[in-house]
Amino acid sequence: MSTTPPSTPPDPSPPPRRRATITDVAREAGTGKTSISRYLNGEMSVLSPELRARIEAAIARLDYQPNQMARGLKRGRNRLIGMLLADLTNPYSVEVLQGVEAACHALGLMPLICHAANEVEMERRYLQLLTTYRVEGVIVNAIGVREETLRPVGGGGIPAVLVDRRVEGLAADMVGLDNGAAAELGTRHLLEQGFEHIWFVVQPFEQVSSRQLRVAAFDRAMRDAGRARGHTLVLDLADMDTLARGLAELDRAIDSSSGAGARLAGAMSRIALFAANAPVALRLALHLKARYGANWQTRVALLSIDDPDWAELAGITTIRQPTYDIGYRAVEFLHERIEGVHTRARDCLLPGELIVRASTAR
Amino acid sequence: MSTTPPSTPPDPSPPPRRRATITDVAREAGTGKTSISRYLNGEMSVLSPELRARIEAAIARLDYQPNQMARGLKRGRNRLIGMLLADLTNPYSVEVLQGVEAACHALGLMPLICHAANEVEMERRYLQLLTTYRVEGVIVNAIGVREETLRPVGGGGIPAVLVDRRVEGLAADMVGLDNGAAAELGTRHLLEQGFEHIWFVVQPFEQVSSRQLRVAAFDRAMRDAGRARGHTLVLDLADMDTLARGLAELDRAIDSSSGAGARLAGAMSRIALFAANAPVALRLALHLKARYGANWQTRVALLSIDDPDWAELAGITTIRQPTYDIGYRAVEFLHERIEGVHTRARDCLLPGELIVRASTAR
DNA sequence: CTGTTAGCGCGTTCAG
DNA sequence: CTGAACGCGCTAACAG
Repeated sequence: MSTTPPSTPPDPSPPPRRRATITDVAREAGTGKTSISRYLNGEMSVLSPELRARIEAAIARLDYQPNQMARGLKRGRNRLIGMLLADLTNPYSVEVLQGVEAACHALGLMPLICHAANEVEMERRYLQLLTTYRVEGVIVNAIGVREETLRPVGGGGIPAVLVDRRVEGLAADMVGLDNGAAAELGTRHLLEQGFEHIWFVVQPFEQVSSRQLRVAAFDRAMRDAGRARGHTLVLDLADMDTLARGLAELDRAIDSSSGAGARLAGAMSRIALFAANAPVALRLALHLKARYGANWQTRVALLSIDDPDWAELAGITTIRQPTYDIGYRAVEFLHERIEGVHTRARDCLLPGELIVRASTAR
Repeated sequence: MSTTPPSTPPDPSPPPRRRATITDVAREAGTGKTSISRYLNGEMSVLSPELRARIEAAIARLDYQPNQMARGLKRGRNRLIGMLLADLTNPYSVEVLQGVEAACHALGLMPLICHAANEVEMERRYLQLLTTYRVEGVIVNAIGVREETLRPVGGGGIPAVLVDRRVEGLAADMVGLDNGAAAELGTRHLLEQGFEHIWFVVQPFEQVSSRQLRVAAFDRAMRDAGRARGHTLVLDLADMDTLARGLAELDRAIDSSSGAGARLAGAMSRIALFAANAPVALRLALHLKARYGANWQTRVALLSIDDPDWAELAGITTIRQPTYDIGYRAVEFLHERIEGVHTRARDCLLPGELIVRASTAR
């Protein structure tokens, strides 16, 4: 690192005068604070054109900008909502976020984005922080929060909307992918393509409702197709040891179904991996590439829920989630709650879209 | 979409009592607000153990949480800083963000993350919004803001530190990659690997200082190596028309250097593409794959500044930016400014790291 | 050690 | 149409 002084003068910052307040503007315009406040709140009809002009001028001259904090304090609402994300590293989150932002924009809300980076402790802290800042509502893409943690929030406290995952015991609105339909769609596709061996690969799913649903739907679809049941492999991406063990198990399966032995026996058949989400798919792809080389796809087919940008490049089949809509819808739900809608908790399940690529095409 | 009512009772939300205030706590503890305030601010030594215990109990009973807005209003500082990101879709941004979050965490700051989604208008609005919320400082990864827009911010107003890109005419701290060294590093590597034809591919760079520096360093390195000068291709990823034209130009170059003609003439040589950042690299890779098939890398080598997660999978060589450190450092700079440090604007240039992969190895 | 008092910047009655 | 006065939740002197 190098710290170079640029060629600018020693900071010609004008007298760091404090920001103008509503009182300053009133004085400058030769009127009272009330009129300024009215102007700010668009109650134009109650102001003489002449006064209005003076106010406008004063505001411009002083470069006045109302203090949202003070306004919030006074009115009891600050137009702030919390957006708690489990993992921004996952493209899913970023895409959902875009929907959230668009909706906030349209509804005059300001999202406070909190990134828990997959740490439960972080999540808890952020939730508390948001409460502390008196956000009017929260959108939660939970990691490990339990009902108690969210109680002051979803319960009698501030409204909450869940994204992608449900929190046990908490009756809150939730919006996400129709996991059952999506997993079934993927499984059906693989079966139709004639794959004999299908492995569903997923992160530990005890705590995450969406993962549970995907696993269950996969199993059901396999059974419905007459297969005993699909293989399910649990991969904990955060734990190198168990991760390595899981991948080793997978390797054995691949070797025995497409390895030299199987080939000689005429039982050669490409194995298919169904990744429960993009992070899993990436991990699998990286591993397979490292083990079987650049042509790993000739031995293994890969299908994933989520459609990260590298999927097209790698040519893997995916089920794209309606991420933008999920985010947008979540904000709409939340907004309704904030505005006082008091029906019981609702669910909004959106369908995924199958995008077939070379990986699973015949 | 289906909206199913879950099987929970019609919302057993307890009387939505309003949150307890400091006054409530004082009453509950049978004391004055001041003592509560002192307790909250950790001035324990000034409180009798007995009173302290009563306060603790009252707080717990009421589930009291101090209102940050009110605190901020009173003290004149709210521990909020703005983080304005040009494009969260770019992994670079997310990684920088992680450093920012860690630093904020350590310094007791709360980042308000704003995502401009590559739109100048959004950027302007967010900047204004942040001002309005009286953030104590801003970290800006600018798109198109000009000095005037940032004036109320970097100028006499709230402190600002720039990330990755400089804003013309604004004397503010800035932290980012040492673009000159990075581009030179990449170019040198390609030359050492014996590539004859090297194209530097970059988005429109007139407005973005980091891109300018990369282009310039590339040219310089090529000249120093005795080549006349490198080819530079400008690709506007947002404009499909010019994008198509640019890619077509590239295709011609590739065909003539590695196509049938060149092969017959014995002049066969693999062309190398040097992408100025990950979004460009992805676009190139997608195009090349579409045009030349899965084995496109046998015809073209690709090197990119930025090291997105798919780089390993695709096997392309990269120059990894110290993104986490960039974010962390930016917050540290900003924190110093907030605390009143008043030296002239500083620069912090961090080095990139070359990661050689199959794409450019011989 | 502890309580009282006065605002922070703004919105909102309520009389002019 | 306009301004004075009060209070949102909290902190900071200033007394006790």
